[in-house]
Amino acid sequence: MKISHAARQAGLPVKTVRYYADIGLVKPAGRSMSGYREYDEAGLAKLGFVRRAREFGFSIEECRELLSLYEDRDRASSDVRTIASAHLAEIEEKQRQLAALRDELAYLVKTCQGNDRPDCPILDRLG
Amino acid sequence: MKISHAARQAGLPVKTVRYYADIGLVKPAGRSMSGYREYDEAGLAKLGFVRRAREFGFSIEECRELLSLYEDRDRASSDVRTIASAHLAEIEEKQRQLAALRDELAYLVKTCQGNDRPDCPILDRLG
DNA sequence: CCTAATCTTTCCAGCAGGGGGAAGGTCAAG
DNA sequence: CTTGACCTTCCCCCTGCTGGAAAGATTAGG
Repeated sequence: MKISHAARQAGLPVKTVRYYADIGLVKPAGRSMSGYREYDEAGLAKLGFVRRAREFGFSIEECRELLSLYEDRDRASSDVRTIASAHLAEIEEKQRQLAALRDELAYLVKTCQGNDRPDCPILDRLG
Repeated sequence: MKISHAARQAGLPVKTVRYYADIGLVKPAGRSMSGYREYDEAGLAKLGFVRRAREFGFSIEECRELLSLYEDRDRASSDVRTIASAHLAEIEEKQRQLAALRDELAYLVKTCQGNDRPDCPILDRLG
């Protein structure tokens, strides 16, 4: 299977699949005689796996770890859970920051009358 | 006032202040005879303004717009409100995505027993 | 006055996570 | 045989900085 087919099946741009090959995240099964990357079913599954993990916000390095656990039929589920829990904690921290930010900004937007007068609590708050 | 003093006062790294000067966001008032950047009180205020706006998650380009409004004593508060509202909408969209992500990931982590057996709903979900 | 430490400058390189596009090789259909 | 759709490598671009090297400026101490 050539790269565009694999990319389409996995739901990823061709550029991204090539990038994942370059950084050694998901390597093609081999190369054709003319140098084309060749993907098999296993590679396809890994590409899809990475796409979904990325959609979950896992970083490339986290994907690398998850992928090695995914391929290791003898791994313990606690290893996976550790990575996922850490990521979950990061997400929740980000949520807290975002919520605080939103509240403060929403207050400013609400307070600002948004008319043609120069008085503006938003700028007052920033300046 | 030389760059390290201005940076310290504004609460920014020197590198960042230099970067802001390079991209024309906050230019120094002038240069000393030996080529050192010189900042005055107005520049200091702008650096602090940008730092706070960045903490609010405004992009550099948004900061550029806010800064020009900040300097324009005749601007309408609605102009500022427009930028801030757009940014607020972005934040809220990000919050929704993050919440959905968190819920799904939290469910998986909760479901995963995290023992030494290979069964793992997290990997099942990704693979 | 000399020296060493601490500024400052410029430029170069790089991080994540790719995107865009050029220059050139390949392959199947008509 | 030609056309068009692939594929390859290559390098630059993005955001928002951060680090480092090399070289000049200033300042404190002896």
